[in-house]
Amino acid sequence: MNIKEIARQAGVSVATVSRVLNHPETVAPKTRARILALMEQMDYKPNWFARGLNFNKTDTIALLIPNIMNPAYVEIAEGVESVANQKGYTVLLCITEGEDIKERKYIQTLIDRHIDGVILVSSLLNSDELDHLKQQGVAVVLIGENSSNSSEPMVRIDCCAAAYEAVQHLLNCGHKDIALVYGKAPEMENKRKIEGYCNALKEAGIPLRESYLIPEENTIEGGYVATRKLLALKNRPRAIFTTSDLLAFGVIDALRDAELCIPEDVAVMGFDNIRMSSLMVPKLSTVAKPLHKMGLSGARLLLDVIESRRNGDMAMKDIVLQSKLKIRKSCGHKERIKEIF
Amino acid sequence: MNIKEIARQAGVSVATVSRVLNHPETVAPKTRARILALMEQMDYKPNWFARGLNFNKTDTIALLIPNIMNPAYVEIAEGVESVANQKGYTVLLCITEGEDIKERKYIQTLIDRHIDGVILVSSLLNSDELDHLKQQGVAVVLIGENSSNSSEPMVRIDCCAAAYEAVQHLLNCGHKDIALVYGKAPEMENKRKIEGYCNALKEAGIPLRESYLIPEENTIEGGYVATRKLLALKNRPRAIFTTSDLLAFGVIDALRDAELCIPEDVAVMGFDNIRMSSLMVPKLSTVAKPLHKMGLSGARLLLDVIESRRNGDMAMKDIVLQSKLKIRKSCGHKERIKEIF
DNA sequence: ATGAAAGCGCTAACAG
DNA sequence: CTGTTAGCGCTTTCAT
Repeated sequence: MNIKEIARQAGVSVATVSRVLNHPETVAPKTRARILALMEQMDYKPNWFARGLNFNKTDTIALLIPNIMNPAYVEIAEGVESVANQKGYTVLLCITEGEDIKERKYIQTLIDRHIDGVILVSSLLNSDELDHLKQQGVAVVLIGENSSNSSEPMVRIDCCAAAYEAVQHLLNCGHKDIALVYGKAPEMENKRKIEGYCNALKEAGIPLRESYLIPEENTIEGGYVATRKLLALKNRPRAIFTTSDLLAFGVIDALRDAELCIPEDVAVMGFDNIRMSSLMVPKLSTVAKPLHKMGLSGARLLLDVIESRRNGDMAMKDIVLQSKLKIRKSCGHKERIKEIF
Repeated sequence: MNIKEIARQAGVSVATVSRVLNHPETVAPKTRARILALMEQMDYKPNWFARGLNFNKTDTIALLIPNIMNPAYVEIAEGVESVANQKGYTVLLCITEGEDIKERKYIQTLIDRHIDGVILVSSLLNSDELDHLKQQGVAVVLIGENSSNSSEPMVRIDCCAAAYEAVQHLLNCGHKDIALVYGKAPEMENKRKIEGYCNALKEAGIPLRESYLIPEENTIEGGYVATRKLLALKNRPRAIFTTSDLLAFGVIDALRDAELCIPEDVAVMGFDNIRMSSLMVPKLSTVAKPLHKMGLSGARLLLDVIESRRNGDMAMKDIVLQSKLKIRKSCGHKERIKEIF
């Protein structure tokens, strides 16, 4: 069923049919109604590819995230989905596995398909690649701190400051031997968190110990493995800060397997505040990242860019959302007052 | 950069350029090499829409899942992604929220875009709608038991038998007052699990109690709320079986909040065996569903169908995978021997 | 082995 | 208000 057939049956030209599709107001109400009815009846849908050939809009955006097994990314995705759907956009979810090769491959596919825009979470692309994307007519928004120093619209939190605050809390609890278990993927956010950790220690006059810095895969298993390494040390740490809740879960699991008490023997602090973190025993202290909100903002920002592109002007924004330290049981706090949850 | 431009620069006709793209063997090695080089150099990519207009293949499949916050679905998605990517297919991930309206809307979008095939997880579509899909040239595979009695290729487990076995284990542990907290979405799998629960009780000669059957949203929060209701009962249950681990997490949380011991006061049994279930305290007994494998099989099946379509013959398969009872701490077992984990 | 030309389904001048 | 027609970029007979 194509436009020609509709035109024939309606006794008009294809142009008229095309018009009721794209500029309904320019066609006589009577004919319009007739054609509309016919379309309905014939269950006619304009051919996607033919449209694409003429227009340059697909009403589709893509969301690239490193990993779908990490609820933190999924929460962002939820936010993006909800505003995109509401605005009539279809969203393509692409899993990069945190590999730049895969990310680039997806980008190419997306360019080929004339996607309207793309939201990159923890992207590994550099400024040149981002520019290339834009030159191809694809709007870009970054979520999470990015390695490129490009000036794309972006929504993020200050990971360095957040990590600093978290470690400082650990210090305030009286801990000195604080290890860091961090995601080994080359995401910028990891680096910023490490930075925050180092800053806090330095300020407290505590020397950095190489053996306390454990890079691992950003998974539960990674946290488990990292902890085994830490426990094998002569000077076991008395507190462990991780760059994600997932890692923290693994840490807790390993600690329990070693029959250590949390937080008495070892305190644990996570990062993200995913839903499960408050179901852990003990409840996990963590840095609350406004994940859902980051998704919402990112999507809105992207749609703004896509729109403004048409009007010729581009808005450049850098939205920095607030994180918040969530003090729960796992870190051994002195001031119970702070316990919100 | 289009085919015409390449043709011009190579000093050949567009037909020849098109040939090196689609039937390389039919063009002289020398010219072919020259054109190929030129394409490379010009970074030429054939226009997706123009191709789509001529071909009827997009090398794209879609995966429809109810919810992305439930790791059970995500694990399936991982399986699908891995085989699809490996075979050179792009996969569109669509979140239906367990709403038939959204599911239909996605289906329409997918048909419009001439997707090659679609994998439906816990679909709410009926046979007619599935037929419609196929008539539009979209291959279909179902994952999870489906409400339609259509004969689509399908991969699933026997939820009824699995639930039966789980409840029977609870009975064997000496429990009589066993409540059921189930997902209220109209998925067929939920119904089958309820069936299994009822069968087990009936066989044990235990009458069904209306008040022990709690439908709730399939989330942690749902499990929590359901448990509050159960605890408000005069005859509190001594065991709770849930249709998902997520629900079970909520149950456990509520039980702990009520300062009840698991499994001494109340035993808990989940369904799915998602990664987090073994991190709960106490570790969650559950029905291990081969989620990842279901994804793999589903994707392979779909690609088979897509291929065989071209050869004109269609293979119809119904793959039933094995589930396995995972006895851990939360259900209060007698025979510790069975504890695998 | 290669080219000319028709056509995929739709849109948008341009002309009435 | 509506019809005619020339593309959009690519594939594919049909010739040569």
